Amino acid sequence: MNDNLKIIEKLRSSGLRPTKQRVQIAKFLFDREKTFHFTVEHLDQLMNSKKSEPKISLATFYNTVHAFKKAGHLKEILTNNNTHYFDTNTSAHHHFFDEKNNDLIDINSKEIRIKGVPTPPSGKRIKDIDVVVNIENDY
Amino acid sequence: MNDNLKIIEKLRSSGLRPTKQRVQIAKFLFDREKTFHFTVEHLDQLMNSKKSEPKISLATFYNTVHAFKKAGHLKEILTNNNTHYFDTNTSAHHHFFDEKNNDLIDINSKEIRIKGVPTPPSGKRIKDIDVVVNIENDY
DNA sequence: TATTTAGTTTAGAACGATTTTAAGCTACAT
DNA sequence: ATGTAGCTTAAAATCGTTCTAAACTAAATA
Repeated sequence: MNDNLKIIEKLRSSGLRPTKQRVQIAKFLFDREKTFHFTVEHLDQLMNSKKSEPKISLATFYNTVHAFKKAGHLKEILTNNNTHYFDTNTSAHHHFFDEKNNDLIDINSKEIRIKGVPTPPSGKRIKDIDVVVNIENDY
Repeated sequence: MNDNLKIIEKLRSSGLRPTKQRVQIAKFLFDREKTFHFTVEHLDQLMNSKKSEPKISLATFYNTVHAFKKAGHLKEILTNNNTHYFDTNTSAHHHFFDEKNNDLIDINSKEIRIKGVPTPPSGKRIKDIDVVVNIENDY
């Protein structure tokens, strides 16, 4: 239960009260080796399947995931299957997306370089760049 | 009314019956100089505001836009404001997206080059690559 | 040209994902 | 300890989109 201290600090330092639900969700999301891709509904199913603990409501998953995203702890990825994925890897990086299997795969940012982006319209500047490499079955 | 022949041929050659509604929508979408970015709801509002003609139902706009997309006459673009845009420019190209104004701007494909895309997982190949350059106000 | 039929359009119902509501709860500053 | 702003919740509401099934129409066939 001492792992909680780090997570509580992480939450507090991003202006989020470390409530029981947020701590549980943060532990579930961030206490892992590999980066994790998920949808809100997926997260709800995963966390609420262990029926031991009292369930966290779906609305709380929505609230929390968005709060974590706003705080910079999650990155949102849009793919052309109309699903909103979240990614625990918040560093600048891009994705393969396999629509057949609804599978998102991180691409290490250093590998991809985007050249020749024109200057944005005046008064505007580039905020970030999203690249999704759609893949399909080779046949 | 002879412009219709080209459009009718375009529809027919993509396996779509040239119904009154499809011809009207196709003329509206494809008879223009510049490429056009729109959402289905936006299209419905634009075309149904001229109350002269009998209205085309929203379901038909959804059906038709998806049929046109499947036939390769429209390209779908996903942006991080949760809106599904369609683009009459179907050639490979990318976009600036200004979330403040919900404004999509084509980037000529030749300008952007993406280097260093890793080989996809085995059995898969790259279908296409979507790049959205998010822009924000410079201050 | 009349008949057939498969594809299309439509209004409205249904749907799924997300957000809102408003009431109760809780972290934490006082 | 108390007050309060922020959080969580179940349920209702909302949004964009799809489905339904009945009426219509393009176009193949007789």
